[in-house]
Amino acid sequence: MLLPHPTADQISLATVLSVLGDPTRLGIVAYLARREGMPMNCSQFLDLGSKTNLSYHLAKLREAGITHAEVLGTSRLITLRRDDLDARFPGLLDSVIAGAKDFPLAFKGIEAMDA
Amino acid sequence: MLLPHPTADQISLATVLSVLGDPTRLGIVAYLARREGMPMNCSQFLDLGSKTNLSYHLAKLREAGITHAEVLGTSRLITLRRDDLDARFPGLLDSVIAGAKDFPLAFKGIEAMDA
DNA sequence: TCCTTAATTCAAAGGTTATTGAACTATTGA
DNA sequence: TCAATAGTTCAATAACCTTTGAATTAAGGA
Repeated sequence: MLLPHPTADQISLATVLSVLGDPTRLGIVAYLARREGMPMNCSQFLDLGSKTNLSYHLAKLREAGITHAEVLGTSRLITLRRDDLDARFPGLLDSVIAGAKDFPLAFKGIEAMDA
Repeated sequence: MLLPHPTADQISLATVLSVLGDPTRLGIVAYLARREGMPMNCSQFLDLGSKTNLSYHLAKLREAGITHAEVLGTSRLITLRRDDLDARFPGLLDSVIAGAKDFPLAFKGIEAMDA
């Protein structure tokens, strides 16, 4: 089974920026970046919100072309679409990830502990 | 007379991204980037919207820390806060500007004409 | 002083977004 | 088959965003 994703050239800058402009979604992207290569599933983000709410935010990220989600059994393997984003908007993802390195802790008011 | 601006360290990534995630505001930023150094005033953006609407979007950009506005007589001199943004989120503004080079024409459905 | 220009403020309308809990689907394993 | 697990969908709500026109402020020039 496969979920709808925009093609690389359908990814729009305004949409990417507004979808990234949310603390929960920046938290998800920060997690994904930290574990780049290892796909994550919805449940691994549960400290960022309820299951229902994560489903909503993960759909936004996928529809904007920021993440890719593949269905595997009862879970989805979620990865960053780094190649497509880098091709489309060079440098953007790197600068966002660098600026979001304190997420998801930062937006919950918890101090980051890693240097 | 001076308008309220956040200090550099008050500029938040989520806010910057969500404020930039709007076609009118990307258009304003693209104009400012193209004429970097030369301050612009509100009326120079009139092809992006009505005066009232621009006032609203320019206030959003200023409150997010993306632009600086200085009152000079009856106009405001609007500039990009490039140094503050580069210090806070290195590379972000450059990649956004590069991706927005077809704005403000793109979002009105007009093809860009410059190579 | 009077008029014009530049821009903001206000209130209203309409649209979009985020969050919730309950109900649902689909897959896996016992 | 039955129950547990992983996620989605739905409807409702509250909050927020965008756009508009009319009214307002404030400065500059005749």
